Parts: sequence; structure tokens; C-alpha cells
Amino acid sequence: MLNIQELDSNRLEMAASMLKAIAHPVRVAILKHLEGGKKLTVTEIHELLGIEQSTTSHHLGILKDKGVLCSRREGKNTFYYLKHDILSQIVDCLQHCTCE
Amino acid sequence: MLNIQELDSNRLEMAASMLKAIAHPVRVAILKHLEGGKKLTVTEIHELLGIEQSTTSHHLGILKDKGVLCSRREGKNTFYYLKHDILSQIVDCLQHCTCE
DNA sequence: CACAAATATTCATATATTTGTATTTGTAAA
DNA sequence: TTTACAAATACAAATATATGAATATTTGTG
Repeated sequence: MLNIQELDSNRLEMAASMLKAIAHPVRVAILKHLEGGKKLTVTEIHELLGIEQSTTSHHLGILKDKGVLCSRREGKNTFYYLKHDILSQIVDCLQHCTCE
Repeated sequence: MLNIQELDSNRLEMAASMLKAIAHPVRVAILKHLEGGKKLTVTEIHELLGIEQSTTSHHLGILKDKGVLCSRREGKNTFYYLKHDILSQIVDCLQHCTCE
């Protein structure tokens, strides 16, 4: 039996964990590359960003696990893409706030 | 002499560090309480959230340090408030995305 | 000045995150 | 089934973060 406070605290936890997922330079960069509904494979991202394949996979796993990204396997490749297009707002908002 | 890539990487770092500042349940809660230009003191927040004074001050310090909040001292009190009203968007966006 | 209230800082401990190497698993083609 | 490519996982070391008790600092009042 959950009360309002617990629900609210769950929402807070969820929101924070989603944000925490995004709050890393590499992962912000990944989001930027996926804006506009684009779908990219692990290899494409790992080459785009110049980081190790395993590190890339790890970061993508975090983003997927926390509900930021979805993935779809097609043959040998796995394509990752934004779960909510609206999440681009966050990156845009940051871009605005870090402009000064 | 900075090149484009470094600038971009700086922007990424800045964006990520701002997000990281927000990405904690307590700090998301603080932001919610400050929506709409409200200004609250450390004590008010520490009582609202039911956490230790020193912990509260820590969290506020992080948010201020990373450019999310501003503070203004008035007598014995220090009032904290959002630096960019637009940051509420982030909390709203999360609220939307954690609705399902 | 002495005192109290509000905030900030120090410090230690516990916990979590990041990264890459090596390995494993999944899939397609020969 | 062997081979090769793509992606995910295990593991360990380095680093970063969170928390609160204790203490220090700042400011207003008498």
C-alpha cells in the first residue's frame, strides 16, 4: 500500500535516475547524435565518438536501462534510438543554459 | 588556441556537469520547490525535505557551483533560487517521461 | 563583547561510477 | 560447421559521490 509521499519519492528516484543516465559527456554526445529520430549502431557510435566498443556498449546499456533509449537488433547490428523524442528538449535546454 | 572539437567537448562537459548536478533525487526535489522563481532558505529546504542541514547545504552548494542555482544572502539567511527559469523544462520533461 | 541563529566547511566512511582488456554471446555468410 | 563480425558482459583499478557528525564562519541582537 503506497501513500502519496512514497509515490512522489518513486517519481523523484525515477526522474533522477533518468537524468543521471544522461549526465555524462559521452552520453550527452550520444543523445545529440540521435536527435530527430536517428538510429545508430554501436559500431557507428563507437567510431563517431572515438571511444572503445565496450565502453560505448556500456554507456548505451545505461541509457537503455534507464529508459532513455530503445534498441532494435537487425542482423548483426543493434540500432539505438531515443525512446522519447521530447528528451531532445533537455539537450536543447542545456545548450541554451551553457551559452553564456 | 582552442579548436572546434575542444570547444564542443567543453560544451559537452559543461552540459553534463550541469545535468549531473541536478541528477539526484534530493536535488530534483529542490528544483521542484524552486519552480516559478521562488526563493527559499537553507533551513526552509532542510525542513521541507526532512534532511540534515549540512546535507542540504552540500546539495545547494553543488547546484550553485554548477550554475543551476543562485543565492543571495539577506541577514542571517541565504536564499537560493533558479538561475535559469528555463531549467524547469527539464523537470517538466522528466515528469512527462516518467508518467507511463 | 558575548551569545544565538543560520550557513558553510571539514573530515571520514560507505557506496557508486568509469574505463578498458579480455572474454563471451549472438548472427550471418562461406 | 567453421569463420568473422557485432555486441554484450565480467572483472578490476582508479576515481568520484553521498552522507552526517563535528566544527567553523557569518551575521544580528543585546
